[in-house]
Amino acid sequence: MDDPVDARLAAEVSRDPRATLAQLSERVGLSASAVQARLRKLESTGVITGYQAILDPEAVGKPLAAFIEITPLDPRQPDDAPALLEPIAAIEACHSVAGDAAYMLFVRVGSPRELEALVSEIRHTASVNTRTTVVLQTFYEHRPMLPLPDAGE
Amino acid sequence: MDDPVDARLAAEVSRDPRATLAQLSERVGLSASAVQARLRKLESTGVITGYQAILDPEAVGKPLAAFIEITPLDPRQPDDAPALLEPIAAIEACHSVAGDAAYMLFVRVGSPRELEALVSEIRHTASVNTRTTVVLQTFYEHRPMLPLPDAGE
DNA sequence: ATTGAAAACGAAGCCCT
DNA sequence: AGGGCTTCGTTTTCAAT
Repeated sequence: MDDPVDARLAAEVSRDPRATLAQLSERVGLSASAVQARLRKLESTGVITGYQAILDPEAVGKPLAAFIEITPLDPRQPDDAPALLEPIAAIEACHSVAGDAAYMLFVRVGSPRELEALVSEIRHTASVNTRTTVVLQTFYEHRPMLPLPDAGE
Repeated sequence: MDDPVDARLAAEVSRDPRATLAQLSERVGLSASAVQARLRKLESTGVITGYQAILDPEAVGKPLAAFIEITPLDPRQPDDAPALLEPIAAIEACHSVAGDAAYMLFVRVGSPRELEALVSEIRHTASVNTRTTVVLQTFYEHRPMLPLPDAGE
């Protein structure tokens, strides 16, 4: 994905995935058909991997978020923590990281009580120690990955 | 948002925001118009805060992600780090957290060299110390906030 | 570009509370 | 009455020629 028009298109669609082809065609300066073809290509080549509606965590009953770093109890054991934890729906993201811990999770729950239960579940499901950092306030998240090529005109 | 149909609708649309009203109407068991009305309401009441296409970080030139914890150098200074850092596009999320650090950022860049520059920019823009945890591999992220009410019937 | 199909939108009427 | 659902007709958007 090096074409500047593709980059622009990806930036536009990542901000507003429900825009019509006509709207996108205005913004990138191509015909709707051309935009459509490029979009399909971006999807099929895996540049666009999916679409998502962003929900207000409080409104859907998940006001509490936290980062949980996890470290295997026994470094000798085979380590498939990500796979073991994958069924737990409260886990929104799972990365392996460089640093003190082996993995970093991002989780959302409804209450401190639920967080306690979740941490406990993670510990005994994956045989790990945990270090939890509670989110007090989210200033912003889900910001677009690509900058909009500055809007001249 | 306590209505079970709204919950179902929010779950469906968060997974597949480009579904048509007709498709959604099948899944929630209402007419397309009713679905449309409820969707508009979910949007206007702020339950649905936006839509996003998910891009492959590698494909768009941001293969390197990291968590950056930041701590103000001088606890006495007024602390508006989130506002100061907001213009930096590489920062995808900014949370205040309980724990050693004051804030947790999630960032994406193209290279270690860029990460170095970013950390430096963050430090001197917000007058903070930083602790960077590099992401080695992402197993999953962007997982839906709401479980799909199990498909009975 | 054009055209047929499909989706979205808005209006009017119905049912249930 | 009021709110929400359905159905229907119109307009806009989509997708393939």
